[in-house]
Amino acid sequence: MATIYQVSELAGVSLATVSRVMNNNAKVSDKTKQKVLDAMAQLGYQPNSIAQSLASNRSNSVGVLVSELHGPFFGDMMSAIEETLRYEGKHTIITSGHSDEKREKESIEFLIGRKCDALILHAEAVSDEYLLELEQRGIEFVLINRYIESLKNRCICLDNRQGGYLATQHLLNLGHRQLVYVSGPLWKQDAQARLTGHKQALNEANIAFTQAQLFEGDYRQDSGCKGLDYFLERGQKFTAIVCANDEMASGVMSRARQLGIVVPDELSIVGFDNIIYASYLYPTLTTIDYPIYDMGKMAAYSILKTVYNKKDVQVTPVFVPKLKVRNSSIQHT
Amino acid sequence: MATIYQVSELAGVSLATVSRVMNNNAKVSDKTKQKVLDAMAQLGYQPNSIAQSLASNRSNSVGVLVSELHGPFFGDMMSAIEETLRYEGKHTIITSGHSDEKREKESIEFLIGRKCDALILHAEAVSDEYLLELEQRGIEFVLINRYIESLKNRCICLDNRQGGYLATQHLLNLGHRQLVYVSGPLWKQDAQARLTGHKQALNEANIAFTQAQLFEGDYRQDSGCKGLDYFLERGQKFTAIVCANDEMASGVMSRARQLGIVVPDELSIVGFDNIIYASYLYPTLTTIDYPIYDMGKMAAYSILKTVYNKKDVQVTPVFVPKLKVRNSSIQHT
DNA sequence: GCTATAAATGAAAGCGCTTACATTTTTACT
DNA sequence: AGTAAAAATGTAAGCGCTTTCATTTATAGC
Repeated sequence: MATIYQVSELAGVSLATVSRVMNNNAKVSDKTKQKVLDAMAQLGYQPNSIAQSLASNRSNSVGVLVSELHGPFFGDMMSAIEETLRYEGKHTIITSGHSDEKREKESIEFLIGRKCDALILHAEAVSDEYLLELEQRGIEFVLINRYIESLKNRCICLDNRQGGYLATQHLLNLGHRQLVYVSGPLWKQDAQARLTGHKQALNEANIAFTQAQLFEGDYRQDSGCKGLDYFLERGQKFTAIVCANDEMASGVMSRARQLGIVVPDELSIVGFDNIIYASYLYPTLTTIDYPIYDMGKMAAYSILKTVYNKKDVQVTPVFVPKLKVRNSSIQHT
Repeated sequence: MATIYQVSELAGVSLATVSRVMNNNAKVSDKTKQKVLDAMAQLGYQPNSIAQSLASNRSNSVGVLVSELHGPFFGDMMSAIEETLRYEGKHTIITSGHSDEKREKESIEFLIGRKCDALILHAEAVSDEYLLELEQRGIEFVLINRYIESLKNRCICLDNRQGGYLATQHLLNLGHRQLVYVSGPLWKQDAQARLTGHKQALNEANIAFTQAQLFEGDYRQDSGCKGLDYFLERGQKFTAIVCANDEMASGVMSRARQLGIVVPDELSIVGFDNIIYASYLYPTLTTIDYPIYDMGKMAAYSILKTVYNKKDVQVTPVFVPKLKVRNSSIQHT
């Protein structure tokens, strides 16, 4: 692999000049520039970005932490970020934390060690203190789907509470009075907030919420199935079921079908996230739109603005959840 | 951020010794080792992996190229690879090529520039010659879902032709005689192979295949919808439809429902890939199992074996597609 | 206790770049 | 043409680590 040294030799200039034309951050006469470019082309020169990073303490790459590398939610988030950054010539390094504190930390430290210029974190398990410490250390980062008051200018958030509220309100408006709720893992901030919204809507309608109406799932399809079974086994009466995400909702739907329960006639279902599959399910799923793609984009923009000094971008950190009514929920008769 | 120099100073030893205990690749007396470890802990030392890479020409990271960062197929592939490698202390850097030659090349060169120890490529658009050239350059890599004869020991493949054959054979066995086919983009090797398998099965059953029975989609849901419309508009008669992947199959299914066509009673559908959603669709989708998760794992194992000298792994590069019969296909009466 | 050998440690030269500073060349003006 | 300032280029010192080779220290055998 050709190095900058060989280029400089072939072009008959110094290392510094070659470096200058590469980064084009200083004036080089057109003539020498051409000589250098020719030499590069001739040698098939590719700068060694590791060496560049070490020398410049800059990597032109931003690190991303997601919980999982699969699934529609994170898929869209990663796509949005990568597209936006690549368009500006920045690279994306992705790691996963599996919602586990140790692994999230490891991943973050790895990204820092890789000299990422900034991080975009979907950090669920790591403590607020750790994130504050990151700020102390001077690490540039942005948080997706996590709100910390003292870090609020770094948070790209959706109002999950409001989303939970909307979902439940929708069912109440349809006349449902007996609801059950399949939540996400309650140690997660978003799962808590969504549940809080649910309770709030119930409360405003003067409907009591008891522990018996709650099943704590894990955001995966299978726990939707389990949740439905759980309520059924216990003889819980309900005409509608609110799920804290679409994947669990699709699990509920699929299990209901196995059991001969007709959706939405006998059971209304509402999800959360509006993942791509929500509109391909049968019946199509009523859900809360989580604009994760746009939020990913926004996170990237925010980095471009603060770290890479791109001026002409507008950063709006607050996103509003919207109800998306489809066919899985109908009037209770 | 503490550097190795400060550690060596605090521990009262040389740089070399600190490096030795970090990599523990040379004997260091227990006493000094402890001094160094203490110093590291005290300073919260984290090695700068950029510097490590530059010095050692090794990065302990492997680069992955996928077509898209979203979607169930690539999600599973990335997860499998990352999990396997992380378990061995290796890191994963992921890039996407969007099935575009220029972007695939860019991504590959980026990964090489980042001094990845090896690459795992789902390269669709790049030429065979380019891949051969990579080998010439001494780049370590493995190909997923692409077969090149002279690189066969680097290919982790599924027999797509055989998969296409099985899908169609299944429908023929069910008595269907009028089939149509929604293919993937035909410039892609896998789309071609699947179609070839389809034709072969038809041929063995003495059924002619005409251009009118083919719609070229793009592997996305929406082109399933478009495909169904296409055949319908043209007045094509068919009792079953073979789709080159599950996403298009789910598009067909969803469009059929909109049009009041009952699946499977009036139309049998078979997909390909067996993505997670296939079993959550209604009706559940008959498909060909593509063990992408296992193939991802295998790709990672192969790298562990050849590049990181992990001995106790068995690499089986050939995977066999299997028919997964569910409810979207039934006997033709 | 003394030497021969092995084990542990240190010194220093890179890895391929960037960049502050020094030097040379060009340009503009009198 | 001669000078001062500006522009272009070169020199060389790092960035934080690994690794070869040299040196020192410990171990064992007599």
